Amino acid sequence: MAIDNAYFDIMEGKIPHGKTRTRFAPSPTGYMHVGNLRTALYTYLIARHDQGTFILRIEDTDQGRLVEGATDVIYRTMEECGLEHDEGPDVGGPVAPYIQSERRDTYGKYAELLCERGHAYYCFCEKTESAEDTGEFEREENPCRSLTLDEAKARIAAGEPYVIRQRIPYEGTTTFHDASFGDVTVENKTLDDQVLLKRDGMPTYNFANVIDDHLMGITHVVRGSEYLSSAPKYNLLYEAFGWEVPTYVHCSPVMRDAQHKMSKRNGDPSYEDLKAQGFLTPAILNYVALLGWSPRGERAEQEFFTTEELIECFDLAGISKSPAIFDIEKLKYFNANYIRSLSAEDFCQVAAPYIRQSVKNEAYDVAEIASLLQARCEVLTDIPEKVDFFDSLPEYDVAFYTNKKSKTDAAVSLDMLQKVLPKLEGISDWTVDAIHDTLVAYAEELGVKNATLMWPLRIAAAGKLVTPGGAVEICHILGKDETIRRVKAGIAKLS
RNA sequence: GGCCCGUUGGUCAAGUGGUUAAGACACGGCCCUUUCACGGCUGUAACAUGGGUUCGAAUCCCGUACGGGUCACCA
Repeated sequence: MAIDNAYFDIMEGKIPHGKTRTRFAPSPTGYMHVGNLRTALYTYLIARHDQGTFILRIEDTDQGRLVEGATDVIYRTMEECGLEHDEGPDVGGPVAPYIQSERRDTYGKYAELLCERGHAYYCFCEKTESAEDTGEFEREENPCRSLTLDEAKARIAAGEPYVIRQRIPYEGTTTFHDASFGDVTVENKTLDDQVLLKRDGMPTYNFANVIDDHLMGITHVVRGSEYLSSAPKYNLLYEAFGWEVPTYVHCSPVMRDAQHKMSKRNGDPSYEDLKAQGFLTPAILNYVALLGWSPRGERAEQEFFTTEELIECFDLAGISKSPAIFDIEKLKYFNANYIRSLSAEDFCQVAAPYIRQSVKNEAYDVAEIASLLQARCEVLTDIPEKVDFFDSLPEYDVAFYTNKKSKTDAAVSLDMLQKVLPKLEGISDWTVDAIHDTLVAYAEELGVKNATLMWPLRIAAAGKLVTPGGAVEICHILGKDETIRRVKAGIAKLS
């Protein structure tokens, strides 16, 4: 059976030449962790920066690890983040299919071609289960390595199960180039004859990647640095096929602390978890972009980026080689900024559900409450706890009335509340301005600091030491009747 | 353990042979102020380590330490 290389180059003519094509190739584990999201972002940015093509490919060659509905998490996350792919399982494309399990027939042919050419061999050895039990036999000792093609084919014909292994040279060194790590050279003798095609006919990750990346015309391979050590074997594979090696971009991991990667197992947040914790998508994206990449030149000072700006200035040179620790505090800073930069209407829209979690009373204006909150929350989930006093006045300590800076204590507060009550009752037009002007004028009339009057009133109205907004704003939202009721309650409490 | 990679303040980081070693987060102080925020100003704090090379090293070379990755029919 003569195998013609041209026969395999089926992608010829299907995709444009010389155009950047990148791919995000997750395994469907049902969980999009922060590192994954960052890889997806960088991959997307590289493609868009070059007006290239961004592809989504699902790597599900491990049949034992399939997770139901896992791809949905990927689609949903990518869509919410605006990382729109041009080709993929759901939208199709010129080099479909984009799910590896649907391409299984393709890989075998290429593995066989390699066997024909002597760069791989059929192996009938027993499976070595795990890293613990490495089997520890050296490549030289693997008897299958010296089998002739005919001998091997005879055994296959006899129904023996087999895998196909890459035949790595004993001698020499292999060098590969990475866009951020530079040239890395290893001695071939330190490489092992890795399995290309598994017993079940599925390719291993390492093999499927090379085949698919070539067939799909991928120009930039962005992935985690855990693949750095297997990269030399890729070069050998590309060489064996006579294919052009793509640009590798290995990214160091996003860490939870100095020694642990972020992981689901440790309970570290995924993209969806962060959303649930009240973080905004653009803030997450902005922060994640800067975790392991930083802009050069004039933009070196810039820290807030829209996706469009990232597309414009993202470059491989800015990618960091060392791992970065995920700092939730800094994410909060970004989030707080994004929250503040929202229009009042937009903020109200995202905040409303959180406000209504504790403010059930429809009489209280959500938009007005939202306006107080916008500069005061870092994450949306801060909200319910901040506005819980509107629906019902909490039990509070009289000691709240004592404050040094505003020169108040229980006695002063009682006096202030008693005096201000009729003034409040006298306000016919219950607007923020009217309340404000009345109170400020009254403080002046009494010859006290604004704070001396405002502090007790705010405590009486809210029953909390810390509130979003001052006495005026809170009284306005509560309405005249409720304000007066609460002031009276305060007087009673202090008497 | 072998091989590969990394190491600038607590954190993210700029820096590519000559800088008072940026900037941001966090933290402290001050101002503003009707609490808390917001905003403004300001302060503490770093080149892992030892040798070279050089007139001069955070930057180049070698060693050491520490950390990570990998050595699966997982990705």
